[in-house]
Amino acid sequence: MRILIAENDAALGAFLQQGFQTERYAVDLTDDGQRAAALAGGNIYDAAILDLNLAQHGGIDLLRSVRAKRELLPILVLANQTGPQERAEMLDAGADDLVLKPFALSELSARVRALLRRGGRSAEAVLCVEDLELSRLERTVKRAGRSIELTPKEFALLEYLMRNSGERVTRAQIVRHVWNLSFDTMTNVVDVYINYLRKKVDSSSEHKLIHTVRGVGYQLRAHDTARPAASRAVAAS
Amino acid sequence: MRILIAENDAALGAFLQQGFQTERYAVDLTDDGQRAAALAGGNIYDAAILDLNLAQHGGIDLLRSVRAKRELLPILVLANQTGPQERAEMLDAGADDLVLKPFALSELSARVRALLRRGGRSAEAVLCVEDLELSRLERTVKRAGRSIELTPKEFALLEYLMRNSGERVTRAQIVRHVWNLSFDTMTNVVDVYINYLRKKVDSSSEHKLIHTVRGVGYQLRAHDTARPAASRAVAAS
DNA sequence: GAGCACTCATGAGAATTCTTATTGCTGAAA
DNA sequence: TTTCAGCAATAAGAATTCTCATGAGTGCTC
Repeated sequence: MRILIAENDAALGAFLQQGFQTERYAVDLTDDGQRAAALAGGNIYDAAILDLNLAQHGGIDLLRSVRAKRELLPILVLANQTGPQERAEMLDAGADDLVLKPFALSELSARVRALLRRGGRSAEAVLCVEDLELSRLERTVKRAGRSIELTPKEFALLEYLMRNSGERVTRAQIVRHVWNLSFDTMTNVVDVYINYLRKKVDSSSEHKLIHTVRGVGYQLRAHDTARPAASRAVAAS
Repeated sequence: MRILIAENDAALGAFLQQGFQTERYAVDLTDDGQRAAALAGGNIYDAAILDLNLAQHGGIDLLRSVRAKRELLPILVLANQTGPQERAEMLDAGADDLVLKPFALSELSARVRALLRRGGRSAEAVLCVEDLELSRLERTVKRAGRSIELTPKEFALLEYLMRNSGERVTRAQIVRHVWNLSFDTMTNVVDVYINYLRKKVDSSSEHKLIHTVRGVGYQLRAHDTARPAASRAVAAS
């Protein structure tokens, strides 16, 4: 796997290069937008990480010109804190994912893996289940149009549930993906966070989306499609 | 790079295998101690990760028999929360590093990398600078024999400073290694944590170990060996 | 149906991390 | 020497995460 990194800050660039090399990627690093676009055209990369804040030929133009050369190349953009319309602009210009600074290397690397796995255009930037909407890029959540404030952990948990909506997920799976832990925590952290989410996401609405699957774990599901299960279903308050 | 993983819990085993495979390691997985020892003897591994809690031939005997076959193989042990004497026993039996459950995959992977880099016996299990002592395995810190309680972040920061004692480290370096962030946080978290550490580590002692390097960052150094620098040095209270 | 064991929900609070604002110090220029 | 700007130290408090204990619900057995 060969990836292209365009990064202006030399220290950060070296940091990224080293980080990805330890994960056994071949990494090419440049701090020049022209060169980045030229390299990308060479057709040898499996993905590109572009910091749009370059001295030479940076910004959204860089993104556009790289995208123009390789229609299907997975592109991940690094950006500073930006407004919603800027983010939208980047997606329009062809970014597949967006990571805001400051970021953890492990997160960036996970995002790159995800991009490589599904190869290109994400289409998963916004997750929807019924009237619940989660935008990973803008880091916002809305229920029936009303926006909801979530803490980082809550957000990660909801994202995981939505990404697996309709599926039952065990506490162990949740701990692994959301907490990045290898093991069941002897405590009930997961339950507690589910409780937090329910208060913020489900309490205001008739349709409960977060369901408990007794003896197994939890499930986020629209209406009562899958598994009507027992008789009481939605009924009862 | 080929690593051997001995793990009883099938789900955890698969999780580890997948995790390390995404980092491009060749991974062999077994849940049988006999087999693990036999495989290790085969001389093809660069490192081993052993969960001592196996059904077949597990425990400290497994560790001993793997170590007997390969004197220099880097071995990392996974264990449940244990008492200090058990940990010491594991080190005696030949473990190079010890990771307690539950752990983050990223941490385990970082530890494996570190082991591979320095190839085998750690010797870095305990860090010492003057009368300050930090034991990574027991996760304890002592100053002049008196033990000090640190939070996880404080511990990680002190470990980083001690590992680079005598060197000046910038805030950016600290943020990268201790926070695993790619970027300067616009805030002064580092300063704040240095302050916490000073209170816990330096306040009770005459010899200050944590020094500020103005315009650069910080430095942990014994007495006043390196860089006597300005005239006021230690003087003044 | 009553009792029981088990699982999950919830409340409360502690520990930790992080942010912000203010104060203090240092070194350089006037 | 005085003044000033920039950097660092500190205090205070807010936000988040996590733990623990208790209470409620569920399904099983008798």
